[in-house]
Amino acid sequence: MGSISKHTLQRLPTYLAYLKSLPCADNACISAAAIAAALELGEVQVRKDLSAVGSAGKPRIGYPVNDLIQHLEYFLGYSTRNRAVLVGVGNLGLALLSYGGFADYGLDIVGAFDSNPALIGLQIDGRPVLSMDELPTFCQRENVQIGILAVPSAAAQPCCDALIAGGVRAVWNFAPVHLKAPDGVLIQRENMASSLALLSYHLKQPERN
Amino acid sequence: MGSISKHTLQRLPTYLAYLKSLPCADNACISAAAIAAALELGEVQVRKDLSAVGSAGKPRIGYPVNDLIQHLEYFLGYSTRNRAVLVGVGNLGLALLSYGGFADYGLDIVGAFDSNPALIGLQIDGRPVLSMDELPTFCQRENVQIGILAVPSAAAQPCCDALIAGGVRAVWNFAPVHLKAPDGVLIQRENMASSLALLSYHLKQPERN
DNA sequence: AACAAATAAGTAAAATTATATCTATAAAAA
DNA sequence: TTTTTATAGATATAATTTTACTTATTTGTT
Repeated sequence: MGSISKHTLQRLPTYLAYLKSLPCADNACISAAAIAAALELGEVQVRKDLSAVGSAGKPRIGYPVNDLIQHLEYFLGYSTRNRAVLVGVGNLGLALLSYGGFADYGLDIVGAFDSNPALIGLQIDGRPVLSMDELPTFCQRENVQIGILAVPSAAAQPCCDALIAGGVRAVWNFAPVHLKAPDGVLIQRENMASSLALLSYHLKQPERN
Repeated sequence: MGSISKHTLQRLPTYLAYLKSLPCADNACISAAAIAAALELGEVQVRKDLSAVGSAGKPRIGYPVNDLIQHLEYFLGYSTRNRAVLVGVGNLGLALLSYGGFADYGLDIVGAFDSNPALIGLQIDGRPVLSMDELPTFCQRENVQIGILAVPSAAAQPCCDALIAGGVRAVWNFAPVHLKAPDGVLIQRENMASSLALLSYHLKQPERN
């Protein structure tokens, strides 16, 4: 097993969300075929993905829904808490701070940073907005593992460096730029521009899916 | 040529953003190797991607930066305007509405919709917030092609249906659910949960990239 | 109790995508 | 003008991912 495919990993949250949306009768079971139909995926792919997380279904029965949810949540690390800081309290940054849903995924935003003096000292939903100078120290002291970058493109790389200096091991980057980081630090880009490109390209096609 | 790889399509905006970040001396040229080094990609991959959009470089010279930018912008449809509506004026929806950067990508948000009566009638940066009832009519009248979904999971499918009823041909879905749509309608999911899964999984690994 | 039907799991094949190698071309230098 | 050198473009190889197929298991039915 060891290494799991990246695409599989990206599908797992979709399975989890679907399973959670089901009316939860205890001891209910669901077949791989049913999941596949609901999510418009291949039946075999679903089985393969689920077997990768260590779940096993029973023939003629399927997978016990509650077990599967627990398996997935454990595997995805939603049960273990990850501490994060947000850098860049602009439109997007504020929205990410205010959105409470990340807690369901094990993500706790414990602080925010901005270069704008007008924002520093504020509290947003209980999280302090601090000066950029304090970033590395704060991250080390608070044992922060994840940095969320919601700053303009030009500021992204320096902010990323500051996060890494603070010991952050994973960066979630909302800026449309490529960031360089040492090995062992994961840069995950939330690429809205790429999404838009796909939309825009689709609209230019006469008739396609 | 005909069909272009999805992964290629997703990389194109990255190239474009990088090229635009360059200090623009007129008639400046850049080699595929230089782009590859800056974005930490394979040199051959860059050439292959760029040739897919119809750009040709010259040996020992590379690609003319300005031409390349224009090519990419045209190919990605950033020069042709796409009219969009936003559904769901919550934290995220507001941030998307307030963020002005989408205009650079050819996306014009011309209206917003919400089920909350307290919001209806407001103007946000010049865009009206309307009732859900008016959605299909508005989309048809205003010739809207793109719908942006920033609603809770449970509301996503009905809202998506309403958008499609209004003639929308592409949906940008921020809700963590799979949406069903007829052929010819593109559903593009902005999958934050998947991104978080990758981050969380990485942090669980002892030492990996 | 035996059989049939349905399903999961494991294995193999196909398609897609990325990487490497090679060739030809064009500009710079001698 | 000739030679050298770096680069684009094309071709081929490799790796990854998806799909198809086969096998074995388990439950429900006769």
